[in-house]
Amino acid sequence: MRLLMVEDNRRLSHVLKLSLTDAGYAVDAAYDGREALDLAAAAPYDALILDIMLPSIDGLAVCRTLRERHVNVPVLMLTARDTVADRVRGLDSGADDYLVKPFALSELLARLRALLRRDAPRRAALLEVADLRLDPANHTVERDERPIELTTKLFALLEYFMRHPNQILTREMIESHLWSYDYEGASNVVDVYVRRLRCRIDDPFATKLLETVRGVGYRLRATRP
Amino acid sequence: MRLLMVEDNRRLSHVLKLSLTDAGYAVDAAYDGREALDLAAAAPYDALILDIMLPSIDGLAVCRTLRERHVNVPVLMLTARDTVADRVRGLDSGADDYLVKPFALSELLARLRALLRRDAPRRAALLEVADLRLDPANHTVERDERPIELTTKLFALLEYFMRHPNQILTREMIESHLWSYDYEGASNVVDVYVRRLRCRIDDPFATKLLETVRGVGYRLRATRP
DNA sequence: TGGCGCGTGTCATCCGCGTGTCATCCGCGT
DNA sequence: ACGCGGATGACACGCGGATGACACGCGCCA
Repeated sequence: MRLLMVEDNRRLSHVLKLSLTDAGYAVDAAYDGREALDLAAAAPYDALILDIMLPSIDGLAVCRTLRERHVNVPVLMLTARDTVADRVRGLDSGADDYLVKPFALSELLARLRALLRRDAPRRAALLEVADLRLDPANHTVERDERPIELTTKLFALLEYFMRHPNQILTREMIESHLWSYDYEGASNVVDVYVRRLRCRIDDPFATKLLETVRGVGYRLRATRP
Repeated sequence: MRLLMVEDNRRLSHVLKLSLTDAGYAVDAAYDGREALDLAAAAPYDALILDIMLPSIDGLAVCRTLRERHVNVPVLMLTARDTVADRVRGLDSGADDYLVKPFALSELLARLRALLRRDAPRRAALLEVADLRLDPANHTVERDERPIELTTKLFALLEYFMRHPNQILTREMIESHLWSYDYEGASNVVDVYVRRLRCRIDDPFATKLLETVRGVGYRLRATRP
């Protein structure tokens, strides 16, 4: 789940980002309204956390502008003020929920979950290849109904494979997709990670999905020949 | 090779165009996202060089839109920013590579070459001869709907035959095409590999496609005479 | 602050398959 | 029937990939 958090207080922003990341979200931080608009336009976020008091363009305006552009990502407003009028303005501007500072982190998380849950059916992001299922949102993987634990890197690797089933991915492609760009000389990181991935998704099962194409790369098979 | 370069900075655009033209590419320049989409839709380019920051529609959106329309021309993104999030966004939007400004021209050219090289097989058409099908991209071969496993060399050999159906290929031609060294004394590598290829694509089937032209070479028949 | 565990990446080693050579067999053409 | 070109099966070597161990860095907890 990708979140855009717009909060100009750096300390609060930092703390929140840590907590949200910890909760499994991919969090981008923006610090003023203009930045927020640019980011929100550029990338598809699953939700926005939007402070009202912001430099350049305030949160209400950001929200209105997004709605005018038919960007209907769920928006959770944060504000220090709490009068009826404030709430009305917030929600009228197009926000979906509204949270008053200071708030408990747990409440923020809960409201966020609610917001995302409501939005869930809109998005069909579950990846399925053969009897493998990967949910990028919940960061879960299972094969044949059995859950599989994966580290961040392994998860990313599997996701890459599952987004290109039956396609050969060369080491170079994988490396440039998951690792930094300036790969130099020979390293067998990819081999090692493929191996580790196999340990999790293939070794315990009869049919192997991840196959080696000697001299070329690797491939995730959707169907057995 | 036809390139579409989308960059709103006129000076940079001009310089780049000169250099790329100099490097042997046919370059069209666009200066904003809308123009880019229109041009990309109208003409088949071999690659796009796409700045992220653009007027009207930004590069990420351009890229996404193209992908949604199943235009899978290779895209090289240019950007002034460089965080992991930027990269992820760039690549998630469907870009194939990502270059951070300022960059060395030589690196741009190198990445471009890599992109075009990598993409070469992807866009190559599926080869079909008789009931044989060979997909250079996925490194797969099937005959009569039945998949066939081939090693690298055998694959290359079959591809060579399929690119020249009904044509006699002499041993010298095959040898100089698949083995770099020039035909020296006697070696029957070619014979051996043709044999191995037959094991896979002819032996299990009734009609034989790979035939020997005694004293001359071999030929892959598309149709029975 | 130091120890601990996990995730990540490197390295050295091991193993099997693909590759190319050779010896031999086969069969077509003369 | 003979000879040559090609077919075929066996074999050894080396590369590409698999594998296990290890070293580093970071967060966590005492």
